[in-house]
Amino acid sequence: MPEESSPAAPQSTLKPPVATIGQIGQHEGQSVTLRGWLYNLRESGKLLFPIFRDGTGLIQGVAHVKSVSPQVFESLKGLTQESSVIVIGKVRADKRAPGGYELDVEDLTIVHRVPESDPYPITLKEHGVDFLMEHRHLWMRTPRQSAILRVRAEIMRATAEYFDSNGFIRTDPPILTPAACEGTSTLFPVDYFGDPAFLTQSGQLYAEATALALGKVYSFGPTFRAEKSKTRRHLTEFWMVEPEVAFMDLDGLLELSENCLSHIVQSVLKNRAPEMRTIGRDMTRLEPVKPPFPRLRYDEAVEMLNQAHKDGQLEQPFEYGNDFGSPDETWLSSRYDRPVMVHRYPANVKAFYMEPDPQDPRYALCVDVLAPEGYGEVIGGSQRVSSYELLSQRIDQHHLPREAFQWYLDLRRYGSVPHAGFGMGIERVVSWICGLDHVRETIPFARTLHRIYP
RNA sequence: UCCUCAGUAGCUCAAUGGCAGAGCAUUCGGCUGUUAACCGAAGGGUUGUAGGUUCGAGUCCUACCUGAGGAGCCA
Repeated sequence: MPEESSPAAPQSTLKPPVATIGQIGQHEGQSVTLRGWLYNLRESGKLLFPIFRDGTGLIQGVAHVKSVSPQVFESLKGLTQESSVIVIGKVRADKRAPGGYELDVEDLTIVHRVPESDPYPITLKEHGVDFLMEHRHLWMRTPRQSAILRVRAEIMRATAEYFDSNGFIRTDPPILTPAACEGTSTLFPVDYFGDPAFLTQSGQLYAEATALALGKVYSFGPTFRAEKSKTRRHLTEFWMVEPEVAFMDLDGLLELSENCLSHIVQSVLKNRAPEMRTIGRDMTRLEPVKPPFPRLRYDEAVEMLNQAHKDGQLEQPFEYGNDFGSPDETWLSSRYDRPVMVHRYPANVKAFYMEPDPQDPRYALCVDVLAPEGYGEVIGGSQRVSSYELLSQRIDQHHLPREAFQWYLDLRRYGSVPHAGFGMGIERVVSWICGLDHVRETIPFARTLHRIYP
């Protein structure tokens, strides 16, 4: 909370200023008011060590039976975990404290006391995934989880900052859509006043429209995919940022990808280092994430994979013409200290809207950006088909409902230009930057296959 | 959708086909520097559900439910 400056004359009931634990060092030697919760309490006879949290950090308080009033000592003694409190105390630097400071408790007001009959379910000990996900609304109070959410917020902020400061206009697409981008099997259907509609699985087609109106645009919002995927990389509801730029080609898109990603990573390193330490992330693994990123043609990547298989580093041989499997992506990305950009996949394994390479139309002008350390694809993008005839033909080939794509074809009827864009999955970026082993921890309330509570 | 594994106290886990156990949490007591504090005591169980085998099932068999890990697909 920001400090409230009160120009009014001090009253007789002057309270110490409200401070946050994250900024507690600014108040060394002073008395402050902290508003938060009891994270833990250690008792040692006449000495109490309450640990307070306020969402910005943790600080250990010290209360001796002789240093506080009997009322304060008694109400603190035996106070239950996660009871909410307003505590007044003097900030003191202490080498023994993990955060560098301790709070000598002077006064305590209990806002809400958690009853012993129904104690806080999440202890400081180990818990299983199911239990934690079932209590996600409480789990996020733990230091690690709240640090991850802070890093997520920084990633989203830095993402928007990158585009906003580079001439992009934010144009968010609709979430309720009439038709599929790529088939309907992975869409969540909704009833739209008696007509079928779907939750969006990508705002790309709409971003193409706004790009041809405004030049450089991006969208940033939730997308939904009813894929029955049970992996550490999948959510059914996830956030995606999708820039789309008129007159941009694949080379421009590669540069956009590496600049955007490195801006995000460097912003986190600069602004959220304490949180990254709380999470336990090795930040030296992220420092090299600066342009240029290595570029690899699909064919070159396939050669590397085949060689790796020969050398016994990969179990499965790679079949040319396929998309990369998970182990393939992991192996490829582990070769580099920064994301690797694999471009020009065979056109027939890629989406209908991707522009063929004029050098060799068997390839698509597309790119997958694979994050290091086995985190896999974080960005997928392409130059889009700009010819009306080709797009029309592709829509028929893919058996897509023509009527639904009339407006999309209009973009090629009236002043069509080369254009390109990508989609970046925020949760995968958060997962990679934080070094997590599952995307379910990257979003406040994860939606996964069969889990929609809480 | 497929493959593998798991389900026992509020939580994390033990228990050769033979008395249902520990740590944490909770309650009570002790402790003036504790760092997931520690020490002592107490309460706490329809072993996921439904069948079956057996003198006897937490344990073996069948089906189902739930969850986890992986595959495919994707960001």
